[in-house]
Amino acid sequence: MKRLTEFGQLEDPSFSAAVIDWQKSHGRHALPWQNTRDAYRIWLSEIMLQQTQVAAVLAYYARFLERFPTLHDLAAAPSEEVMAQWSGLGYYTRARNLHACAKRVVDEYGGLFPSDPALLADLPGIGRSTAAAISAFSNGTRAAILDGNVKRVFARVFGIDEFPGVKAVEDGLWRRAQALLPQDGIESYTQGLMDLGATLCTRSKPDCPRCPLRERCVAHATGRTAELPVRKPKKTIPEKQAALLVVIEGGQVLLEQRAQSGIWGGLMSLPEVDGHAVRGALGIDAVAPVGSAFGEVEEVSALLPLVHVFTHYRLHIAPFQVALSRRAHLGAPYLWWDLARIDSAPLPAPVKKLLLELCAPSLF
DNA sequence: CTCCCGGTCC
DNA sequence: GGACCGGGAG
Repeated sequence: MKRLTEFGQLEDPSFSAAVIDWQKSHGRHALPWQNTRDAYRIWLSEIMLQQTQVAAVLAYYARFLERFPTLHDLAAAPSEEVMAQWSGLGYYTRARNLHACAKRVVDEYGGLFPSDPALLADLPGIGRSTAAAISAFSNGTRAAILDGNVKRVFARVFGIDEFPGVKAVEDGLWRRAQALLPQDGIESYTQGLMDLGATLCTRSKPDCPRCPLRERCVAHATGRTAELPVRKPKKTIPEKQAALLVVIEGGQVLLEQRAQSGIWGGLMSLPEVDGHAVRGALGIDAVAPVGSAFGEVEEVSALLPLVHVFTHYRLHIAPFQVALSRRAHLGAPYLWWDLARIDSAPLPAPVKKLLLELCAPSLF
C-alpha cells in the first residue's frame, strides 16, 4: 500500500521492509559501535565515519576509547591530546568540533546527549544527517539520514538524474528519506541503508544481483548504475572576454603576431582589445579610437559574437569590423595579409573560421 | 600518477 | 559554493 504524504512524497512500507530484512540477514552487526545505546560511543563513531571508511576508523576508534573512555574524560582532556589521537584521520575540524561538542554536552546537558535530533544538530560537528543517525541508534528516534551512501542508493533506485548537490534535488531527497522511514525498526533500517551503500550499492561495480532493492531500482532496470548518481559538474571554468578587430583595407586584413607565451602563443591573430572595455552597445564607439591607430576609420560595425572553449576557460569573442579609408604606417608585430589567401595564414581555428565566413559572401 | 568523493562549517 | 583531508578508483 502506497500513499502520498502531505508533502507529496510516496510512502512505501515495502521499501523499508526490504531494507530491514536485508540488514538482518546480510548487513553488518558486529562493528564496535553497534549493539549499544551508549550515545557517546555512537556519536564518536558517527563523527569518525564522516568522510572516512569503516576500515580506516576501526583502529582509531579503539585507541580513542581507550584514551577517553567516557564523554567526561574527553571533555576534560587537553586539546593537544585530542588532536594527537585524531592525527592521521584527516579533516581535523572534526576533532576540534568533537572536543568542543564534548564540553558543551557536559556543560549544557549534564553529560548526556539530548535525544532530539534538532538539539543534536545544534552541537558542533553534528549536522542534520549525523544527528538523525545518533538519535536513531541511541534512542530509536524515527529520523532520516542522508549521507553519501544514502544519496547514491536513492539516486539509483529512483532514477534521479540530476546532481544531488543542487539544493532543490537535495531537498527532494530529504523528503523522500523522511517519507520512506519505517514505523518500526529505525535502527535496522538506518544501518541497512548505510550497509547497502557501503557494501552493495558501491560507487563503481555495484553488486546488483545481491541487492534487495534490485526489482524496484530504476538504474538497474535501465542499465544506468554507472551514470547514477550524476557526478558533481566540474567547476565552472572562468569566462573571459576579448574583442577582435577585423581591420580591412584594399583586400587585405590586418594581422598581429601574438606573444610567444599565453593563449595562441606565437600565432598570428586579429588585433585584440580588452573585451571588457568594448562590450555591449557602446562597443562600436569604444572600438573606433582603437581602430584609428591603424589608419583613418571609415566605418565600424559589430560582427556576430562567438564563443571559444578552452580546457581552462571560455572565451567570448566580440569581433568588430573596421573599414579604413587610409592606412597608418605599421611595423611589427603588425602585418597586412591578403584576404584571398587567408586560408594559409597561421591563425587559431576560431579566428580563421571567422575570417573565412566573413569572406564567403563575397564569393557569390 | 591524477581524478573523484564526502558532512559540516563558513 | 568552496575548504577541509585521506583514501579508493582508474
